[in-house]
Amino acid sequence: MKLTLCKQNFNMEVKPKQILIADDEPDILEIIRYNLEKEGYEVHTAKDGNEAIEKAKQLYPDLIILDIMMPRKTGVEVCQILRTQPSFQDTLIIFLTAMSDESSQIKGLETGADDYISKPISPKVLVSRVNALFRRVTSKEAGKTLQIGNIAIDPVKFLVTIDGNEVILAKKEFELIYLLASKPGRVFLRNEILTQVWGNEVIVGDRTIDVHVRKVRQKLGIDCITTVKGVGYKFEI
Amino acid sequence: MKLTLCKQNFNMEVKPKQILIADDEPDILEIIRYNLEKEGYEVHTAKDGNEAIEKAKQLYPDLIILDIMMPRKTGVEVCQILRTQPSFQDTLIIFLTAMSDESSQIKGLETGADDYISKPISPKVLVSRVNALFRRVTSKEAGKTLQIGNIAIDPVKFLVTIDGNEVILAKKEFELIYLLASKPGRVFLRNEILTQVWGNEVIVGDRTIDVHVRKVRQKLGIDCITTVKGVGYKFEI
DNA sequence: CAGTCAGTTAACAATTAGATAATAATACAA
DNA sequence: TTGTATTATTATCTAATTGTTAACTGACTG
Repeated sequence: MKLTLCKQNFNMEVKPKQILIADDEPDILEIIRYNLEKEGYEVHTAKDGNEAIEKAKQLYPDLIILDIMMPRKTGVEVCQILRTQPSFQDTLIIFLTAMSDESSQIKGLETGADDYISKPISPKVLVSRVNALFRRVTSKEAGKTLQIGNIAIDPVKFLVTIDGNEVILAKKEFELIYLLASKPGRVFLRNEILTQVWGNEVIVGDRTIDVHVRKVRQKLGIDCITTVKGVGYKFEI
Repeated sequence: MKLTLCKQNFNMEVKPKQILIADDEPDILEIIRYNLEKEGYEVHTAKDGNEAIEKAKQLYPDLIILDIMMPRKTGVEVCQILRTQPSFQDTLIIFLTAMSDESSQIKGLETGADDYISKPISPKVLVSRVNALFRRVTSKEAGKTLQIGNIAIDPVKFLVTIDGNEVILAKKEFELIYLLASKPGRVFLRNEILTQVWGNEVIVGDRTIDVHVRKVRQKLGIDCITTVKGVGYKFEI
């Protein structure tokens, strides 16, 4: 019997969730990395606060795990700084606290963290918390058909429908419109679009985004992507 | 392939905090500089009181660290002088006191300093104090929508709304109105606007601000930017 | 009445995105 | 495997927008 490996190209490729971990202890970094990679996540690391900020801006990860006690900016500081930016308003953030130091936990949650985990870290707890967090968010957001006005964007069927008329987009085109439409009105920086749609290791030229935007506009026929010169693009009906 | 690095310097990108240090001892200056730069701050220095004032007006740093005992105006004097100006009302100021000279400390805090550090300086203490100070402030400032009267300024959507009517501004125009509106009523000196919107290394002509102000006024239709002759501009409804 | 300062306007320069075509990469079917 | 169709990327060129400067004007001040 011949088994054909079925790569579902038609369905949106399930990209592994990107996680950025920042901790100054290499051991902890490795434990976390090992356990999360085993779960299928893509893990990046930073060894202090500044590197965390830098890598966050570069990667736009789905989740950031921050140790509170870190050199060159504490986790709380990193969180605050990132949260001031629109691009990181919805990024998940988990704090690692040294002990069950309540005051840090409280401060952390006030600062805008989504969860905290206290050291010493139990891999089981870590993984289940991370999964839970993604489940909470993913269940709401991802895989769902976006419906904005008369436009429906269905990532399961990989189909955009306008007033019932189906429009077929190529993969990149679809991913692009799906990203923009996921937060209508919100401006996505070109950088952000690049890492979200193209991935953070891919380097493509300046005009690549434009061309794709153009194709989407052309295929959809209606003007739902607005250019914000010098900044980025946004979805608007 | 030509890759143009796209610099998007609205609040989308995290600008490093600017710190100005004033002390007459070059060694101390260098120790502090070294430690703060390691933390990711951008450091400028002055070697006496007058230079401190001069550079402060030039750079509008986020934090100023002043040695109390300095030639050509003590730290306390510098602080007092700066505090009289609206532009430095919200600037963080830390004093360096020679010994745990209580009277200086008290005088310092009375004068309007936000913290003081006693010499000899422990790099650890210094850094943590500086971080703590920023932590206190940063959390308040987040990149949120400003709502003043019937005007909403939304950096996420990159949009100004007046009574529900959307007004589209160019990048610089938006940055300008966002700065002014961030503290309604407060006068921003032309210099200050320049460093905040254009950055302190960029040099532009005298009329550049006027022209931008004019365009904003024109586009908004209402008169919400008031000129304070010989001083600067302020946002007022 | 000279001097300063901002408002206005138009011209220009620089930046940025749109359009198009050509090429490269990939998928898919025969 | 090969050929074909589709999709993705790049290279140019162009159009448009945005940013800056310069020159002139009027208002206000001492």
